Amino acid sequence: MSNQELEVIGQDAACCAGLSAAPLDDDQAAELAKVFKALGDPVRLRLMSMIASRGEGGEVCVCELTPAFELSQPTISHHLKLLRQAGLIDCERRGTWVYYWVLPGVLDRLAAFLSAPQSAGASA
Amino acid sequence: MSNQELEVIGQDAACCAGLSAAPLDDDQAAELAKVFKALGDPVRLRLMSMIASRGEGGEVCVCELTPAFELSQPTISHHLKLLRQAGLIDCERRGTWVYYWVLPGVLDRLAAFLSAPQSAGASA
DNA sequence: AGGTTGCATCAATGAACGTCAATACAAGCT
DNA sequence: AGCTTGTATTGACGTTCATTGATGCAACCT
Repeated sequence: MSNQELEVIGQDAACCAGLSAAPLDDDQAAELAKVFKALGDPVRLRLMSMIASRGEGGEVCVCELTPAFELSQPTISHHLKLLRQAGLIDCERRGTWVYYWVLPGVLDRLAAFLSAPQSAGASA
Repeated sequence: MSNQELEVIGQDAACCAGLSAAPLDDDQAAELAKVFKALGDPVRLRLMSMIASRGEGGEVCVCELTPAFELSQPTISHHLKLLRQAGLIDCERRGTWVYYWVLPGVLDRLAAFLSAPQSAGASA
């Protein structure tokens, strides 16, 4: 259940020095844009927020997410899939229910990418 | 030239405590989503990066941006407009040329929103 | 005034997106 | 085996979006 994710904001490869450090090249921009696009929908942002509010290691059952929206269950499932494909969250089925959590570090890495120029020497 | 911008990540109102602090309500999510959606396109991300690379107070002429893409001039103009409407950048005409810059603090506020739970008392 | 350059707006088109009803799949229960 | 509940996938539909050529506007230069 944790396949087909992006590696842009990946653990190892820091992807790039930061938005303000130097102009992004085509590939970097394309990969990063997928992540921001995933966050560029009100429903997905709320889903992310609901999941992230559980903190590190926290999980949320889909059965808790769906009733928070006035949308059909397939629609919520679709948005969760997009967030997962963007490498922001992951999920696991336990019995009848499926639980989602925020991949550790993604939000921090995204934040770091946006803020300071973060010049060279980041791997140490 | 600085009208019709969003105030989500506004200077004063911190909008909300952060993505992970508490579940976003409908309005917060809708406003924030516009900003992320603006960044959710490869061309716009590169544009932002090119402009932000100039640093605080830095500017870029459109005539420097357009030739960096294999896109028509109206397309670039359109993307710049979207970034401006998202409250990320602003512009000014000086003579024949138009210069764009990143609105001060926006990226840092966006980053702060993404990362730590940032509980209350942020204005100091 | 006329011509030229830089940038924005308009109108049209094809692609991508959000949504849903219907359906399929997985797991527990009887 | 059947039924029921929770979740994902499929197919279709209307809307939004990215892109372009044509056009308009602003400023500089003879």
